[in-house]
Amino acid sequence: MNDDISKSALSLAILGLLSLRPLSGYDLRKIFTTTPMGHFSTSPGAVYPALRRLEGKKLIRGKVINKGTLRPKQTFVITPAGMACLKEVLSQPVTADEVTWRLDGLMLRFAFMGRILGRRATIQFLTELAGRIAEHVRELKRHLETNRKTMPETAAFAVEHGIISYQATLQWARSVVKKL
Amino acid sequence: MNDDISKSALSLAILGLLSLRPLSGYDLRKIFTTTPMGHFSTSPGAVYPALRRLEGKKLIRGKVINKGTLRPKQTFVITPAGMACLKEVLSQPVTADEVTWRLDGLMLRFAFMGRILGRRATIQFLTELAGRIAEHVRELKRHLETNRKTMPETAAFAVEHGIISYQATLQWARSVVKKL
DNA sequence: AATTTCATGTAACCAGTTACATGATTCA
DNA sequence: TGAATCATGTAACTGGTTACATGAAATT
Repeated sequence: MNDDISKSALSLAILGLLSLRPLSGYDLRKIFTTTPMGHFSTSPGAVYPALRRLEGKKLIRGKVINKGTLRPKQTFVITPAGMACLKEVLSQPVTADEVTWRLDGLMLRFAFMGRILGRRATIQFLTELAGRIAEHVRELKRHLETNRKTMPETAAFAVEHGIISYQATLQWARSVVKKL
Repeated sequence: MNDDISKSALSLAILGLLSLRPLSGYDLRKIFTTTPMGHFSTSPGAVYPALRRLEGKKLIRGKVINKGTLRPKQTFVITPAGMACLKEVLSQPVTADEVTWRLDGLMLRFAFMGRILGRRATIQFLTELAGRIAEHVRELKRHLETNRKTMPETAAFAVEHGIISYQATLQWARSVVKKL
């Protein structure tokens, strides 16, 4: 049921935004182009088909407002099924895999989490995330130690960047837990 | 000439790795699965076609070693044209766009840079990068200030994550410049 | 009147994912 | 002998990119 959404960041972003308020395809594209809330496709060739897919799965519903007037506008609202699906996706545990390859996807989930899952679950998510990151940092350090000599200097620096970057995220996660 | 490579992180990763030493498709996949040096496709359905494409453009050349034996193995070596192409891609300036949406691509370029462009160009790259990041951080802060009230609390925290994460990268870039 | 912005789309293309297929070799 | 690993691939599908198209409304 949530297959597509958990795979495509774009679908999740759209569903998440629609959970806040109804929006048109144009509105969504504008958000993706003008806010940091997107790595997400700004192109109509991605957004409109994504809306169609979500609509096809009954996770969102299109509503033509100003019908009959010269400028009708199609806005989309999230359906109860869509809300349930979103909830389910946001509730997935944090996997080591996601920490390694799709941290931005985790951040996207986090961004929509507060309103939908509540404080407890959000804290739980961050705690899980922190644990996974700490693990990942250890792995990166181990990798660097054992391979430093065999790799180009700049490659080693790039790995170091990974380490400090994850450490910053770890600190962030802990500080947000405290604030919540 | 460098169109495809500058677009596809996978192609760049492959070309970069082959600039260090000859490798087979299997070797490449192993690197992508076992080292942090990949967000990059581990699937044969991506790696082998990518090798074909690079070969088609004469940027790499396949060499069958152990020919005639029961287990021939195909390794790929980078061609002079491939080396030139790689050099060109690595020499591209750092754009604001890349800092915003494709930081990992920039790190990939950096990882291969030392050996190929030399110390001066690498420092130049990092300096440029630092400037762009500082700019981007300012933008994020501005965005957060003006929109904090209209966005969910966790979304604001997510933006804060972006800020601290870029700041960490900025510090990293500066520290690496000093080390070089 | 001309330009920009609002608003929605399509079509061709391309790259990556998933899943499947094949067969040799090495190791337990 | 059977399992794991080495090694290379293909085919179907999917989703995103680029580029193009259309036309109304608002702005200058």
